[in-house]
Amino acid sequence: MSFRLFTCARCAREILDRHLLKVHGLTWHLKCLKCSVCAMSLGHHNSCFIRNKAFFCKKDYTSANDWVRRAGKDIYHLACFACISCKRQLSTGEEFGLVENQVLCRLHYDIMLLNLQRVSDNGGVAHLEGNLPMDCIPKTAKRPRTSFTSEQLQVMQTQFIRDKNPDAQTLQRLADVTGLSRRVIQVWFQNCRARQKRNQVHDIIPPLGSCKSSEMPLLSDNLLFLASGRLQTH
Amino acid sequence: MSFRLFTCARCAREILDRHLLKVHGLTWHLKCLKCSVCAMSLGHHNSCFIRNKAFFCKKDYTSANDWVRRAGKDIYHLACFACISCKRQLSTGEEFGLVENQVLCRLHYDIMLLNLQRVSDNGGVAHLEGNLPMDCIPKTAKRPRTSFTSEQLQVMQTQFIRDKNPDAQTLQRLADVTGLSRRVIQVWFQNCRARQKRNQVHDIIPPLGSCKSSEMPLLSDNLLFLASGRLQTH
DNA sequence: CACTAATGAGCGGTAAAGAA
DNA sequence: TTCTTTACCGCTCATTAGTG
Repeated sequence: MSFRLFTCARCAREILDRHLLKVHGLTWHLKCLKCSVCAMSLGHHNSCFIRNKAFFCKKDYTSANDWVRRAGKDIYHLACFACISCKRQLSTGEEFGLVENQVLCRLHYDIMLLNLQRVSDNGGVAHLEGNLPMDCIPKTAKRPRTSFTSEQLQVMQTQFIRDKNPDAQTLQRLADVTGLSRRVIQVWFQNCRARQKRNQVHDIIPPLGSCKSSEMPLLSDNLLFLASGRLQTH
Repeated sequence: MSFRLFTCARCAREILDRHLLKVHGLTWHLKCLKCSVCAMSLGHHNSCFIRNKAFFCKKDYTSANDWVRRAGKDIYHLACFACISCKRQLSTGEEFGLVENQVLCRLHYDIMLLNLQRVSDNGGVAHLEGNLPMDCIPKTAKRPRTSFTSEQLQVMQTQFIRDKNPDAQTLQRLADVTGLSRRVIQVWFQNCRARQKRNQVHDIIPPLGSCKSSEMPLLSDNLLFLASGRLQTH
């Protein structure tokens, strides 16, 4: 006889409900899984929608296009809520900064602060007229390279085994589940296909390191170098 | 299920606010981030200005540019009042030197004087045109070395036992918890891995001096290289 | 001194950009 | 789409330099 103790992802207490609710890889009390907008319980409901790790009832999920975000006293269209530096649209829960009613992602907010610091270190406002913080914001910054969490990788890899070329719909679902943008997901699958193809070649031709000694009687310095994978260049 | 406990940089208590306020690499209660001049809350505000680790509202930041120090007949911005050699901002009451309206801390003022003396001993101004004292000021800024508190070490060591290669997220969490920068945490883990590896090698393979000849008859150079993972090139 | 934080070179892996 | 290239990130190793 085995006891499996399940704890709720929201309240962290043991689940003694008649039914065990499993959503998004986590277990929940029926009444703990709520729409993040209207707070209605989703546990007793037929559908549950996920976007960027937040849960929604159907109504609030579909009306999401009209969503706005509140930041300070101001309200932004969801689409307008993007970093003015790198133009990237920010996700729910993501950190942001506000400078004169302009939205900044965490990264470029920090960069702005650094620049601001540097300016003040170099003698303050003397050279700059008027709008100091704005001048410290890089104008068209590159989008930073995203790094995936292990959970996001898990989701994508699982899908990749099932289907290496997911259609647009599946792509969107993955984006919703992981909280990543559709484009990022798409690029990952492109790169993953390329990676697999590349590695297949290596599977056919065994790498040098795995050769058996009988096949390589001449143990030269070069082999040593290959084995260690590191050459020290003086 | 992971719990992320955030503590406020000002009152050191847990943050249960709806929004987590992150400024300058630290986390704050909304009401704990105040302007250091007028004490108004900045957490509910759109902008927050930083200078020398103090926080200001917009009004007080811009008027803070009026902060000055008087040295001789000249007036300096507070932020400008730093040693041009080591870049360190000088505190109230600290000794300083002035060379062509440039501020020097006591140490680098003395060094400059010494260099000046040496130049004049070696034949004077002949080779140097014009700005003699300035050329005697060392250009290089001193690199600041952080020293960790025992609590910060505690946190990092505890994590190291669990995971020697923490991912980006964990790194950030450690940075948040300790108040250190992400980079500093990363470097500590790199150094700690190297340290462990160094010590392990000594534990397993006794240092050359203590090898007994009977136990190690065939100690070739190649084996040594592979075993230690280190090639000394000269 | 020993110890260790920081720096820099070099490299593997891979997300992103661009061409075809 | 695929293929190529670029750029970035994290790592290791060797070295430098700050601290006690």
